[in-house]
Amino acid sequence: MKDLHGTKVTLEEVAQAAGVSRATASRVLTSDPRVSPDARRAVERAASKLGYVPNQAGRALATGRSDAIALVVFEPTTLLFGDPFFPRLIRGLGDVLTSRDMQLILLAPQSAPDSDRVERYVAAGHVDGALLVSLPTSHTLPGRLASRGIPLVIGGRPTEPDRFNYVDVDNVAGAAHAVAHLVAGGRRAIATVTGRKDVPAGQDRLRGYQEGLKTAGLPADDALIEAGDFTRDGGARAMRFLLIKRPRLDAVFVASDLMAVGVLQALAEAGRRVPEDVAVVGYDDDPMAAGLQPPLSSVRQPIEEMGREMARLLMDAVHSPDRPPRKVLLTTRLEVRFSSAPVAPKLTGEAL
Amino acid sequence: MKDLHGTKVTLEEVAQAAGVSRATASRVLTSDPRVSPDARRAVERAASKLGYVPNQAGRALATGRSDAIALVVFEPTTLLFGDPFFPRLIRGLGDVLTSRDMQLILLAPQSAPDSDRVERYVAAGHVDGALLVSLPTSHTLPGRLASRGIPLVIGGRPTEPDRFNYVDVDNVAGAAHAVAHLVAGGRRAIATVTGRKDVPAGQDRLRGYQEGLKTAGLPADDALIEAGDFTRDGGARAMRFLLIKRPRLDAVFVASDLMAVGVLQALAEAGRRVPEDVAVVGYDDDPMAAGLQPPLSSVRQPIEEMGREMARLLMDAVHSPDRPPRKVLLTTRLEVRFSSAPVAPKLTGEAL
DNA sequence: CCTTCATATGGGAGCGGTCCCACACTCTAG
DNA sequence: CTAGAGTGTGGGACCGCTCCCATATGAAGG
Repeated sequence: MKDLHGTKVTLEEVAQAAGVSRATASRVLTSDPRVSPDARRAVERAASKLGYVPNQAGRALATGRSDAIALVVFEPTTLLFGDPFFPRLIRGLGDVLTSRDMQLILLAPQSAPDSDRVERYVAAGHVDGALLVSLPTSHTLPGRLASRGIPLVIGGRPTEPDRFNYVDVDNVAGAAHAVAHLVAGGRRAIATVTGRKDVPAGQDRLRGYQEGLKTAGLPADDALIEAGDFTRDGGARAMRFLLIKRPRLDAVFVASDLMAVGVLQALAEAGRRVPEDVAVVGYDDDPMAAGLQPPLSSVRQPIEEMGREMARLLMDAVHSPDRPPRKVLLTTRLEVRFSSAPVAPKLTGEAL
Repeated sequence: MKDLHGTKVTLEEVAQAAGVSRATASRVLTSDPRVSPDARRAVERAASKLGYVPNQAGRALATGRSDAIALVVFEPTTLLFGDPFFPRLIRGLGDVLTSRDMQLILLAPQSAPDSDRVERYVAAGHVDGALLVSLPTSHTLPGRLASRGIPLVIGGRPTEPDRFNYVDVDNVAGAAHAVAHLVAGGRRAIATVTGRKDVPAGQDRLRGYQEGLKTAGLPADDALIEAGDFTRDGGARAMRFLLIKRPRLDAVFVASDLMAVGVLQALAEAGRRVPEDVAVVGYDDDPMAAGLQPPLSSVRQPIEEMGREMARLLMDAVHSPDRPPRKVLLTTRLEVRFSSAPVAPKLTGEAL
């Protein structure tokens, strides 16, 4: 009803209106128990009547905290917004943060100067800590922030795992599991479209692929490995190369579902049927995976859980800055769909 | 080289190290001209040696500004991240903001309490102003923020156009243009899949569709109008309804490209050829539009330009708070591709 | 009835900047 | 040689809040 056009209301005015001192008013607003019910009521009434909102700068200056954390994403804006990974991660973060009344601030440095800007932003005390995701290998930002004493949690395996808090999914096991599944389905010439090689997740999924082949006793063949870049078009391009180099491949493990879309498209163009001629397994279990033609088998990562763990770790780091770095490793689950159905049993087979 | 583990460096210390007063050091850091070259050099050396970063809270408290603005997006997180609109908008905003050393803070309220939280956040002085986009009709947030004297710019047409700064694209003209193009291609039974009716853009595109029909002298037919929700699946669903209600339609104007993907899918399922049987025109000119089968004609909005204009308007509003509200209207362009090719000329036609 | 203790409250010192104002000093002009 | 203007600098108030510390008040205990 009564709003006070533009005039910023201060705690002083609220205290005056409530007939108490600034200190008492402050206690009410910070939920300090040592206030009489009368005073509390009076302050609350005055605050809501005046439309009082505590000034962030004043509070931050006095407390040394900002009640906000940064999510720093090293990803071109277009990819950031294209990738379903982020909404899921943010949802997980939100689960933990909103309950503690913490703000999440998204920063997406696009260049080296941007990266410096992030450092200044964080060092200026805008936030109490930072979450770093899709960090390029051996980026210096974590080290620089750490040396300023900023609480940090990294998403994915950092270059120096012992120095930082981090949360990762077991990408190696996830990829190996996918390969084992393809082998179990009777596939023998299993190719892979990798992710970006400068991202640990990309490296680990490739390693898992290789380990999976080894476990199955299948030979390694570099011509069955083609680099992608986590984009749809990159996936299509890689698949076309693979088909030229190894026309007789019968399965592909793709390091992301987005790339798998491109892969399916390239296979369709080449007249290969999925899964009859070529089985495909993706990674991420994107919501669209089940809706593709054919429905795409995919390695599901517990991304929301990852967000929750990252937020928890950071909260701990903010509150006890001297605790040694911790790590959390989460496991994946393979969602089996039609794109990786087993090869039809040879009619010469034994059973049946 | 020398970093100072965790210790926050203050201006006082920099001044001391440079052998000047805090006031002089402050002048150097705020690029005040009234400093001797000697003092300037000394302060700059000291600051970089100590790794000094000005404390945001202190500065904000003293200046009353935060050098940040909020982009408030009323959109479920999943949509926000799926929609190519936002990276483009953000790029446009960035063009203007980075040159003025302003931070962009993304807020995506998902619920009514979230919306209150945004109000508090902005009112607390975290940001100097706010950009509001995809605001549901008659949402109260703009009014509430305005009554607190917060500089505001709205993306899209607000409910009370005279009260706020806003930037909009001429959705009516864009949609009418698309319809005119379909008419020129020989189509007569032109349907539409609308956007969300609670968003001005959705309303305006529908109105443009209706005006387009009227201009062409074609009858209005409510059965040719089906509501979508700006999602792919919503588009597919709407198209299926249209095909049941009006099997003989020969063109569809779809209020977004994402929905158009669903529309194309539904048409393919129904065995309709595009553009032979049904012409399709989308809206947004999503990067993927050209890559669809068939390549999709689409109304292109100058989204980056919209971002730039919004940022400029807000900067002006921040610096001169008493200026009356301004509006900027941007025009669209129709990208013609194969999905709306003209009907084959009847062989009984006159020419050739 | 006077201490002792718990509890509610106010005074006031910072937090780290900015910026107004006064001051010293140099330079020019009368 | 001195008044006046111009220039660089330091002192210190202030921004709005939190929180330590001292004080007032009332209840409990000897």
